Amino acid sequence: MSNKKILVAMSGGVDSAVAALIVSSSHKSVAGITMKLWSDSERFCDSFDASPDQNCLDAKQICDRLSIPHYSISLGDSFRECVVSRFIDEYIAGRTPNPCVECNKSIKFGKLFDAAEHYGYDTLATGHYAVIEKNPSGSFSLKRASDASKDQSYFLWSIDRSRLSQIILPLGNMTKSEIREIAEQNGFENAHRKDSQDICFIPDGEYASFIKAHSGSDFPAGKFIDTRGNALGAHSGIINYTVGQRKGLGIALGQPMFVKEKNALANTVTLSTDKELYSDTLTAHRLNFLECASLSSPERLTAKIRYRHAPAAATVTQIDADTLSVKFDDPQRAAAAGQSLVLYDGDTVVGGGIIG
RNA sequence: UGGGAUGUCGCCAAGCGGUAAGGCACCAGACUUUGACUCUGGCAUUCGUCGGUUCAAAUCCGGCCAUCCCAG
Repeated sequence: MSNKKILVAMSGGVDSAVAALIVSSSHKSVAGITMKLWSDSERFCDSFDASPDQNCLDAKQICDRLSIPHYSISLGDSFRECVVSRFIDEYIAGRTPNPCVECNKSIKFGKLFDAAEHYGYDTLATGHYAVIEKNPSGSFSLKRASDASKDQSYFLWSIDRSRLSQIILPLGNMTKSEIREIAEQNGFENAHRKDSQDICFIPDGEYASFIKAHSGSDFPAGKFIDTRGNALGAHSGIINYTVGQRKGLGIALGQPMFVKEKNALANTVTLSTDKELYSDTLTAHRLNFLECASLSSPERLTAKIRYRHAPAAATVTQIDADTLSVKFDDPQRAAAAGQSLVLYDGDTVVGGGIIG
């Protein structure tokens, strides 16, 4: 039994519930905490908050079963500012944000972590499928989950390097079916709940409607153009499209067409064939490294440009403190501005940036 | 108003007497802790229209309608 004080971030779902179970079986001082992201204020409270939501209640039930305390924390202001507003602004600018990356950086491993420390917990555990390993040198590395199909290390590249030593990811070497089995054996109500998907703050997946409703902006129709600038038809507003998209264009040109580019200023959407979507170079900004402070010389690494992307071999060069240049061995399809570039050295996450 | 051409699914388009290909688009499902991609399935009892020939017509014949081009 370890004497560390551990706070487990619990969403109410099966993964974080099993994470709490595992941690509580090997550590003496463990508590669960559930974030409330649509609250008006920001505060730390116990589970008997005046208006607990279903996620809180589910997490509380698990904690009771494990005989550990449960807390909730309201982080609505931060969530709106760091995740939701940013998401909206990026789309308005014609980019394609990844809110989960932002949330991990600013909320889960940001504000939540700050609160954990403030209340005397030195370690935060979550139900992410990824591995944090201590190296012989004493440093810590973030690595891919052993179950490649569930690996979530992609979403974690932006967390603060100095905090790796204070994070526990108990599910990194387990499979989803093992998790469900454990949940069932322990009588967890949520053992068979369907995996979450879509953006958590847009449960119906209608992100364009969400942006319209929350930005108060109007997104007028404009032109679809080809790569030479010829008009092809009318689009229904620039936020309805994202780079690489095929479905929903509503325009029949004899062959499948895809969004190659969005120009927010001109309000145009450039369409091209699939072939024209490929490029072997890109640049990234807002860098963060987990294995080093910076890349001193060009490195041979693999890189992912979206969550479901097989890491591709590339030569990566850091141009300045805020800029990374990537040259892939083979052209990659539809790199979208705003998405995360994540660099891997084998199974280890070296760092990443936002594609620009 | 003469002369020519064409009318097959939302778009493009095979078919040329034997009982409606295909592509794009669209819809549904699968996949998925971001946006996408992808995959699977669905999608014209009907061929501008009316009538004729034929065992059988989108395919042949005639009238009408529509569109386009040329001429005036």
